[in-house]
Amino acid sequence: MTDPKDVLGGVALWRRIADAIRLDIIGGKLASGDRLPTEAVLAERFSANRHTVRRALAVLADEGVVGAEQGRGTFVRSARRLSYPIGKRTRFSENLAGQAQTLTSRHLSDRLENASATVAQALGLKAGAKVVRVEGLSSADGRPLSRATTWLDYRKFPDFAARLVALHSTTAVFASYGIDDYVRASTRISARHADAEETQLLGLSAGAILLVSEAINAGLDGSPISYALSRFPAERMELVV
Amino acid sequence: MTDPKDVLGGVALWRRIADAIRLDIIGGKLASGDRLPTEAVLAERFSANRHTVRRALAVLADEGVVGAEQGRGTFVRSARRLSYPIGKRTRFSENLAGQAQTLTSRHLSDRLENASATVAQALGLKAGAKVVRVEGLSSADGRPLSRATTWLDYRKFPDFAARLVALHSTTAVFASYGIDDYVRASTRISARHADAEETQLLGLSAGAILLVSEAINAGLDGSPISYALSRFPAERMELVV
DNA sequence: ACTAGTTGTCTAGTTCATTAGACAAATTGA
DNA sequence: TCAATTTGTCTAATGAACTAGACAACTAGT
Repeated sequence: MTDPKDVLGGVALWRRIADAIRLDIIGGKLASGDRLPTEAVLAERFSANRHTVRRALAVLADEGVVGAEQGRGTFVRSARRLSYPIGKRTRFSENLAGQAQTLTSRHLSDRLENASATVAQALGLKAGAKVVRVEGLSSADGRPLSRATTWLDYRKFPDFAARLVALHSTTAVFASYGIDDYVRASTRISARHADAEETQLLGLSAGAILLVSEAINAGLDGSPISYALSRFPAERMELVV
Repeated sequence: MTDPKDVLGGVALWRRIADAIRLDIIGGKLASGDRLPTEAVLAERFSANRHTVRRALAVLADEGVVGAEQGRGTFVRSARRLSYPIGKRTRFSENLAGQAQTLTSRHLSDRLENASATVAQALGLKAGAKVVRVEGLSSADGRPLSRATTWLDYRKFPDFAARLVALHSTTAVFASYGIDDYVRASTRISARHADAEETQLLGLSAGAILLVSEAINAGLDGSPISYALSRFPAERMELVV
């Protein structure tokens, strides 16, 4: 039938069930080590077939969130979503210190381009002005946590990318340009589904949800320094204001 | 086959295409009145069949975002996502003033309950303490924008719900308790898929994405006043810090 | 009037998602 | 050891999602 009016659906039931259970775990309703309700009970709760529930559980098991043990039940393995504080002074590594053992930032690529209207406005430039664009990927304990694209004014930071590769820290690179301090001027937050590239780089399942943050960092005088578009997997991160 | 390893998928292609196009429109890549690429071009861009693209466009047409005209093409009808500023002083109605013509808040229900661990911690109470729970729905220009659940200490605000029904404004109710000013103490932001009830109340299609904000309002002395869990449709709202 | 380009509709076939039922395999406690 | 409970595996059937191709209907420009 597939009516034009059938606007419902589009997200498979097994995925919605997996999302709901993951949410219960992350939200604290189920603690690490707890036994989940049996497959039969879950099937009834979600008005689904046991096989559909099993598929959802298989996905969660694959993510390491739960583990099934034949004859015993299915148990919560890990949990916890990392928190990323957003404030005046937002520094990736400092923010997550203490929440994870190892933090790594990988430089993916960089290039010169002409600023789009959006980028130009964010950086206070004219549309078409030369800007440096840097693509990066950050991980905690081996799990990708953020896919970020950063734009900077080429006139102010001509070799930003090269210095970033050498220094491995945004803060350090800014310091090398004589900028010892900077603040988060504005942050816009939205959410959407991940696209193919993001899915792959962040190691997500297709259809995963991303928190998208568009941030402008500015010097202490208020002049824009960088415009960053960061994408966080909603299942691993939350933003704290 | 449906391997256990096949963790991919779960979100229908037509929905991902619809989300992507909507994002282009909201993000400004396509302005109101612009003609979309032809169905054939879109099909190639998304590596999908033309029929699948047509289904995505049908959904967007149903939402009023685009409109197809036989022989001419498909055109952008409306656009724009509302911005919800999050700051020290966060007042729903003030924040959205100027972005919409009419703002309405609907009281859905209220009840007394014993605080869960989460709520108790947020409000600085002991788990199990009596709290007032209020369910509400806010709309702008007739479109639902936020589904909120608010918890308050019963000892401090025993008849909060009744006053809210009478006064129609959270700020006014707090004022009636002698609280003339309060600030946003913390906000945690995450994202997930909408559940059945949220889908229905917010007038969304199943599988839509919500921005979830958990906010604690506090008096000027820092003592918690209310704990609110608000859910915004990501396709209609963005949060600005 | 004609042509090229675009959306609208129809048929058909394949793969994925979901339901249904049955039984095996492992665990736990009586 | 036995019975109850739970997860693991298999087969089968139905409907939704997606692909494929063909052609009709409409628009705009020549």
